[in-house]
Amino acid sequence: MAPDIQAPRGTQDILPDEQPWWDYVRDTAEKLCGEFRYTQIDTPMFEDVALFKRTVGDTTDIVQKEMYVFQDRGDQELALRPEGTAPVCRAYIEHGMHNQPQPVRLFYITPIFRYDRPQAGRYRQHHQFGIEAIGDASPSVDTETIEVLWRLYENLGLTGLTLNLNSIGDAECRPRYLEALRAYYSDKLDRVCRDCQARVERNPLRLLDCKNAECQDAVAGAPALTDYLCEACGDHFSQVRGYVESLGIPHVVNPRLVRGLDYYTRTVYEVQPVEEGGQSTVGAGGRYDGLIEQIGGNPTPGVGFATGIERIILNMKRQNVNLPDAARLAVFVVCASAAARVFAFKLASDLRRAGLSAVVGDSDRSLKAQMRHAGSLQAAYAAIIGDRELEANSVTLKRLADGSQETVPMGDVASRVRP
RNA sequence: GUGGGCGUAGUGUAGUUGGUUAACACGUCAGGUUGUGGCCCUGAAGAUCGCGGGUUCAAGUCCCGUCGCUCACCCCA
Repeated sequence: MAPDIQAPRGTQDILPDEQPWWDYVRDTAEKLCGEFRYTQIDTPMFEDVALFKRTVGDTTDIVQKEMYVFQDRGDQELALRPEGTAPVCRAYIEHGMHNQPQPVRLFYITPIFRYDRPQAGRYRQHHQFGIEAIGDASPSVDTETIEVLWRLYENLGLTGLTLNLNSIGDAECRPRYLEALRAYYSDKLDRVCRDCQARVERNPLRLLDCKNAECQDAVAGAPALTDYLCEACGDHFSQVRGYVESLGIPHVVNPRLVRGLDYYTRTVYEVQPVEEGGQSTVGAGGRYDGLIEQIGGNPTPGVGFATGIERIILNMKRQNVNLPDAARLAVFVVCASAAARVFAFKLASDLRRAGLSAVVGDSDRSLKAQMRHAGSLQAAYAAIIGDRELEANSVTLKRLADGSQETVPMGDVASRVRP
């Protein structure tokens, strides 16, 4: 029955049955980060609103209508973290990480909050695994982050993914491009959708990935960003492509690829699964060479990605990816009499100290009921202790898989059970 | 923010053109004689049919509102 108070809209309980998926994704990500020497950082769940307004962008949807903003009792304007990069950069500055060998390689796994309308693969609270390499402008670092992302999916067993790659230029060449784009659209305003009419002023790059049918003609003829890159950006981009190529990571250059956060410069990328559809992007990232400066640090380059764990799991399930076998319960201790209870607890305690999992049955329940319980918990062994066993200081040890059983001294259970 | 579908026990479903004690499966619990699981059999608990209002002699079944879920747009991981 639905309780009076339910989980807030767009949030969900991750129940024990689901946890193996989460463990698997987290473990895989952490192990991979170890290979690349990315180390974990945790930042607060909420930050000064200004952090996101300045970096993500005042005119972006994320800031304008999707942030959970609140005032605390000291009238501080705070926001629940709507993305992971800006807080990490804030921490980089705050803790003087520029004094460490550059780039500083960091990763995080954290909840993200956005006041969106929930939908398949979209939640108000979701979780992202992300990495940031801060302090190195080299295209090889862009590639490194792409490799981590690609390897993550590979290690998880996901297939059929497409890596889209693009460069959106920098502060030098992008304004020139935007100007050209606006000029191009200026005489076509009556032929594009309302959203696009607004985008021309507010967020012109977004014009490029409008999916509206009426806008496709305009999009098709629009000037390509890659034609407007300055020499440095063009160079950078072709090197990134070369490295990605040499790693054998399949990719397509998609000049329409644009990101919804303002801080990106140069390289941007996005990974799409085979299934087409709205909320399909499973991971995305790019370079953000101006971000740190925007929040008061010395000019410092950076690059990174974030990938949505819910969407990863969604795709793993669609593709029938198998999870490693869960560790099963080693021993279920059955109390066949009330007097056995204290010995059952002692046995279970000893087993646990020996590194084996153990659960004790309820001596008020019948032996049969306890055996059933052992079966439904999929225990490897049932250890039965009753009056007979107590007399001999032994237990009846039954292997549930084949029903075989033997009498063993109380102290020998652990060694018998251990595989 | 916009539009479509849906909302019945823990879970998944059935409930004929509105008409008496809301059904089934799985799950849970208890039994199937004397200390033993998985199959099988029996039984029990568990739903004021999301919530609020309305129409009607009568509503799980019709209408309105509301909340939630879901799908698409938008946006994004």
